[in-house]
Amino acid sequence: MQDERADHATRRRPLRDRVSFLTHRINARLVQLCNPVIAPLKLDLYSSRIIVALAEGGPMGVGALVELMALPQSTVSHQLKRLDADGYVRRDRSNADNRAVVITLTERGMEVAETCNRLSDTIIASIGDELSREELDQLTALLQRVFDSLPSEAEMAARMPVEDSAGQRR
Amino acid sequence: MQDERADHATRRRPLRDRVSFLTHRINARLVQLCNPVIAPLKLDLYSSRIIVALAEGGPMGVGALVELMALPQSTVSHQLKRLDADGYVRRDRSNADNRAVVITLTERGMEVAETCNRLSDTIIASIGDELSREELDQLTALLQRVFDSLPSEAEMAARMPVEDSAGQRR
DNA sequence: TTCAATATGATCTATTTCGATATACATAGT
DNA sequence: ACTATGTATATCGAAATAGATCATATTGAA
Repeated sequence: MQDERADHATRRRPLRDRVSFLTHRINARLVQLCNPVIAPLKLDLYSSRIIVALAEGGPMGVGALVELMALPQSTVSHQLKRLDADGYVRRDRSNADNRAVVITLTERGMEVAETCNRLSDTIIASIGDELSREELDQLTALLQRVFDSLPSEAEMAARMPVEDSAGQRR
Repeated sequence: MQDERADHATRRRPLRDRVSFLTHRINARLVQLCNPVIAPLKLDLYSSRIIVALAEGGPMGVGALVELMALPQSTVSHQLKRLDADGYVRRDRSNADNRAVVITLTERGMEVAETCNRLSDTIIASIGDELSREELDQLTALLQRVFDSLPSEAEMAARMPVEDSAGQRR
């Protein structure tokens, strides 16, 4: 009669100990740390990651970047427009499919990618002072599984019907 | 002569395997999943977490929330103003220190906190389908250590001098 | 007491975000 | 060919973010 709940339910954790909150906190801190550093290049964490992705994977379509970054399509589109205006990428219509746009790093973009990677290295080095190589690998694997486990938007809406102020289902 | 680098340096990981990127990705997906669900309540992930924090820890000052959320002070201030306008919190001058403001959940705020926690439960249940209890605990501990290992803004600026377009140190 | 230094939040403002919608092209069905 | 439907990206506009600044309160030193 002491614990009638199932499986994982070992009581609701305090906010500070929830994975979802911890990822938020780490991310928020990273924004505060990194954005000022790369602001002189007219970059932020979003755009710098897009640049790193392009440096790593070569030219790719907007859709691929949307999938990778897990951001709204309109946000990515804006970022790319700005990166284009600042001379870091080119945007060319694909000749295979004229709807699609292929994003390519410019020369300057590739240089900046190196700077962004050094920033990333700095952060990772800091983490590496605290975690062993094995722990880092473990963490990486766990985070990947967490990402993959997240429900789709459809599942989400089904599991969490919220009522508005008038008490109507939405 | 094959690996002259030190310690953790086992080559730069691809973006997808970096802890900092994974936390971004998880977070971005959570925003996309959760915000639509709580939008009818005029909440988002930030404000819902503030509410949960207040429900858990009782009334607290703005500074404490800034520290907890790791967000810019002005962002938190705006969120609280909105939460006040929407009737979820009260903001009272502390009588111990007249500069300080104490944030308290209203009755309605406490109700909504329950909804926010159920949303959180839904997410965690989803993760719990993939990770065992032990893995979850492990992950939580690792993430906490990651957060604590992040450099201060001063250390950051020192380690990452970036030059602007004119080649000047900043 | 006076005043400088510091602390706490609110506000101002430029920029960014993102849902909704539009555009532009592609493919399939008739 | 012509319309319908689908897919890829851009644009629009309302709202949110965050750096800079302001207003006020507290503390402490001379």
